[in-house]
Amino acid sequence: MAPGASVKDNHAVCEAEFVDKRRVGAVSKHMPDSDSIEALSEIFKVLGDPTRLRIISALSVDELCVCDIAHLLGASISATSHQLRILRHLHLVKHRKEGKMVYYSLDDACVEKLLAEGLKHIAE
Amino acid sequence: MAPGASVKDNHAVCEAEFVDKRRVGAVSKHMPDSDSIEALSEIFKVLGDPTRLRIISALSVDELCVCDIAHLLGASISATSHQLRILRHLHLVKHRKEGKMVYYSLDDACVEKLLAEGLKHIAE
DNA sequence: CCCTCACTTGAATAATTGCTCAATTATTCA
DNA sequence: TGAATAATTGAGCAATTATTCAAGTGAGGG
Repeated sequence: MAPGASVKDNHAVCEAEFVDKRRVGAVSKHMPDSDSIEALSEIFKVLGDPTRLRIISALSVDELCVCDIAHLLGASISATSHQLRILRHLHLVKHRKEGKMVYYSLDDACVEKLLAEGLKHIAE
Repeated sequence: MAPGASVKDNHAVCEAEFVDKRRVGAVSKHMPDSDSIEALSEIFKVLGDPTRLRIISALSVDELCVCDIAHLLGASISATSHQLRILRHLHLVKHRKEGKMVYYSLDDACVEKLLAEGLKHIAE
């Protein structure tokens, strides 16, 4: 067996050697660290659901109570609340209580930029 | 959704009336249409996976063969190829064949902007 | 020609996710 | 206080998804 290549892998993993070590090294240096990737993917994942995206784009216009959000989505109050909890947990939305009602609004201007950037992509 | 809001829901849906009709109407007008939301959420969903995000951020530095990408991720060739197919399908990456090897690169500059915008959000 | 290598693809599996339903909290009003 | 309303929460379920495994394709090399 090749000197550098242990390859005890059941699956051939491309001879266990980088095809272009220098290039891979350079790429590796320029990549965000693992934590950033993880955090970033979490945000994208949260935005990667039509229901949540609708909530975000609605709240980017004005604050709304849970009830109105649910109507706007055509979803149940419960489903809406569940999604709002997820958005709240990631600090994308904040809530304000007024009597029996809870008003939600965006907590982060960055999200609007992401939406705008994404819509530009769609427009192509 | 119908402006009249039929709401024959079994679950009490906030008295079947908008709490603030005028506000909801205004919000509704400013929201992207359903197709845009769907398309946009699909892009975010694809970016919402650490493996794919790593691939994208690697390819934003330089083109790479499947083998090197897999190494960079610490993933199997197969898993990598599967994810590349998804990215290819959404036209986020393109591929170029050279002998036995296949080189992948970004197909869409917009994605880099999305990544950059997202990283700004993380930085907070 | 056969064999190997780089990669693709399909099926199976385990984990995740978004929804509904039911119960619960919190607030208002009679 | 007790009934009603707005919203939250947890359990359970169906659908989706990321990975692995195994088989298959296609380009070179001996």
